[in-house]
Amino acid sequence: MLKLSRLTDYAAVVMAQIARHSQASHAAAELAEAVQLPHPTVSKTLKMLVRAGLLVSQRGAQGGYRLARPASQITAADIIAAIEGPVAMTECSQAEGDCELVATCGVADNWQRVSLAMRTLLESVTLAHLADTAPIKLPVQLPIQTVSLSAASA
Amino acid sequence: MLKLSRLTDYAAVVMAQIARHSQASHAAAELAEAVQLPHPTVSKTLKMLVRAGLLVSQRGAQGGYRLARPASQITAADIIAAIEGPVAMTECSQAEGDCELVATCGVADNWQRVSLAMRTLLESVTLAHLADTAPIKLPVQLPIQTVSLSAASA
DNA sequence: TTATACAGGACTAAAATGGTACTCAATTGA
DNA sequence: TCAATTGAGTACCATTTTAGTCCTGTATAA
Repeated sequence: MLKLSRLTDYAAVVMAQIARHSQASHAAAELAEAVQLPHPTVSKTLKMLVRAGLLVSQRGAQGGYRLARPASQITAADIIAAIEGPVAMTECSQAEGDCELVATCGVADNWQRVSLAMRTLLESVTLAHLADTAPIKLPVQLPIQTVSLSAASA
Repeated sequence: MLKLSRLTDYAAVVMAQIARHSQASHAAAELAEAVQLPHPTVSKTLKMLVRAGLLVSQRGAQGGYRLARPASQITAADIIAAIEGPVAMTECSQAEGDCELVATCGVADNWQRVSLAMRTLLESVTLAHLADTAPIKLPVQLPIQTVSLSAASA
């Protein structure tokens, strides 16, 4: 499925909610109510986002969470990385990847290129895009190029 | 992480191995040996690939597995779908997605567009690309566009 | 000083994943 | 027709990951 974890999904929704009212501080309880998700879970998600530097928190009465920087400077890749760790399709696409099968694998190089393209894609989508109701236009026709162009006709 | 499952990874490696010698039939044991993975697991993976129509199998002596169609007509998305099901980043990106939070979610539309772009990317990468040692060139600079450019300043 | 609200960690339940084993079915060829 | 080979199907178990909850501590504002 190549699916996001549910918590990552929550994180995106909550971040978007905050982004739409970025002036105010938002308490965890208020956000949980707004997005209709269990309070403790939202709270946990928020804490992870703070640790990743995407949100800043303020304790005490009238406290809550705010964006650490403008929504246009927070990317989908940031949000995913905050919850799941760095975006990487395979073990060997990671910085500290240690796949002992690289020798017999034979596909590592090109998988890593695909992985990089996915990461780039996710880095090009910002929280401002996600929070906006206006549809974003992503290139549906990606011009993939190979050294042997014959394969592209598939 | 947005990671592929280990079995999907195996599937790609095994498919590439077969693609490199697409004339012959390959027994499960032979493939397991070639890619240095446990036989039963490779066998399981192969069966999934047959069920998905990417491989054809031949029982009996001298039997084994062969590609169901040319490597240039099998995509990375096909392989992933064979093991993990259709590529979709979120619940609501699926055909039969039934997320009851769509109303309060607010990011569904644009997540789906991102999901589509990822799928398109994976559909543009073929097994021929993966099996080849020649590096594929994927667009690292994706021109993302929004309808309301003001959102970029948020 | 008190109510509010985040921080951190421990804990548990549930689900997905990965791996194994066993039995059945089909094909080949002696 | 029988035996060897090889895939098919299914059931099962162990491990890991994920999701969710709870509790205690700490900072802040009024």
